[in-house]
Amino acid sequence: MDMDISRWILEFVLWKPLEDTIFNALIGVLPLPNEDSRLKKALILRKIQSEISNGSVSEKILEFLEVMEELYTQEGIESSEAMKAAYCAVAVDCTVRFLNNKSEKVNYFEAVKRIWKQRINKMEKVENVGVVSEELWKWRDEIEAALWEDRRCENVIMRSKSISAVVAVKVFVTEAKERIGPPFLEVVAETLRRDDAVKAYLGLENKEERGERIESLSIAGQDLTCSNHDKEASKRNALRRRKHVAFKRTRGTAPAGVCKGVKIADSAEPGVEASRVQEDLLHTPKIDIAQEALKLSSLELRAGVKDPLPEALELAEALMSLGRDSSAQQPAENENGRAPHLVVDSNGVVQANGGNEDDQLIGLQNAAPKPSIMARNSTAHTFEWNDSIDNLSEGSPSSGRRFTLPTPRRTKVSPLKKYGFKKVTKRRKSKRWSTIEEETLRSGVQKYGVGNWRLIFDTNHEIFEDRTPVDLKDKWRNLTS
DNA sequence: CTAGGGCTATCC
DNA sequence: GGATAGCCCTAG
Repeated sequence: MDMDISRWILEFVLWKPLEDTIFNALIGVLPLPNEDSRLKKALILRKIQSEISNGSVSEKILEFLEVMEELYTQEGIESSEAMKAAYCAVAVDCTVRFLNNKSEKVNYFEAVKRIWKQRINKMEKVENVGVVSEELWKWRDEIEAALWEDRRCENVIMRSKSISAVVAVKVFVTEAKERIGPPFLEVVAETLRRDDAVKAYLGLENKEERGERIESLSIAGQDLTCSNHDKEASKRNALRRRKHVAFKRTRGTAPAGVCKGVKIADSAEPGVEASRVQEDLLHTPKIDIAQEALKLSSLELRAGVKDPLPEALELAEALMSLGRDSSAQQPAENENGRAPHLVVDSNGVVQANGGNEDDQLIGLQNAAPKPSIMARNSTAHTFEWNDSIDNLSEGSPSSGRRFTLPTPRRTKVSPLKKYGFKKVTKRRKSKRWSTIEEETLRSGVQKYGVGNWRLIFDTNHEIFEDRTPVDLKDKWRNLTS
């Protein structure tokens, strides 16, 4: 299945009241893009929603919030107060719940260690972590103090009653969902609705057809019926889509339409046998139903989404014909007003192409069999471009509309003398070995033997501060020389 | 990751 | 300037 369609479907069903087991099965079988921050965020939010569905919060939410914060940071988005508040509230809730019962004091101790000492303290060393707040540090002090003083315990319990972790998380989820925006399929459906309204006003489309199309989209994933008309349309669109398959992302080297998971659409394509083997492994009634629904949703979507390519081609053609008329007046700019493409011709002359995609494509298609880039060119020499443009008269005469840039001069360089980048590593400041370090090294060698520098280093890393296992080896060489 | 050669800063 | 300690680089 096409990665984009898989992504759209997942994004669409994310917020549907689908059972987690079915949803997890979907995740398992659909090809997922490796880097899709939007989908990842939506997945995290769904996971968080699942976690709080029983009316309480869990420590897993802390992890989800941390991942969410990382995604925000990667995108340069600032974390919100709602996120900080949710993180703090969950951390407090997951700790203080053990204070209510005195017999659970051990569990409270463990929770403080796990959540506040390990998870939260490590964030103190990093600046601008989006889930931490002043409030969080205040709570940490209170919670740690409650470890030793009963009076502080009461205080912590009282204060924690004033906050509701579940509510805080819900507020965050709502806000985060708004940030992400509606699923792509819903946006498409809405756009189509609006488009149809305009067309209806202009009398460009008959009512019956419009009703059918809107219905087919609005029922995607719910209703399993599909008219013959839609099926035909879907086939046409599917064929058209394949024409510009180059714009689609694929995973690995699998042919189009084949994925590691279950193949859902386009069963006439190659690779069907391989996917069928896996399909057979995943036959449960629920998964079958979900697969069937997805198949139909996908087909209906293809039928409903208008392929922009024919219109774009028409527009391009119109622009090109206009451009041809006016090209005489604008020699340095191409028909579409875009900057000219720079191409290097067979003589090594850099030329500006008009940016005409057709010209380029024809050029490529008509070219003699393209040699492999790995094959050695017998006429090739080792040259480097000299960027200086001090000899402007050297440019070859313009031919037709082509705009010619001056020929770059070539300078012969020896292939043996490649320019190398010198590593700019700063040498560490020399630090004398202390007696304690030497003694630790000796005892380490005695215990683990010569050569196990990593092991010796790891078991005494607090003593060997600023050293490396190699330093230990060097020092031992020095001690024994 | 380790071993071993080589480089450099520091000490005398 | 030689000796040495500490550090770096790289092959295996």
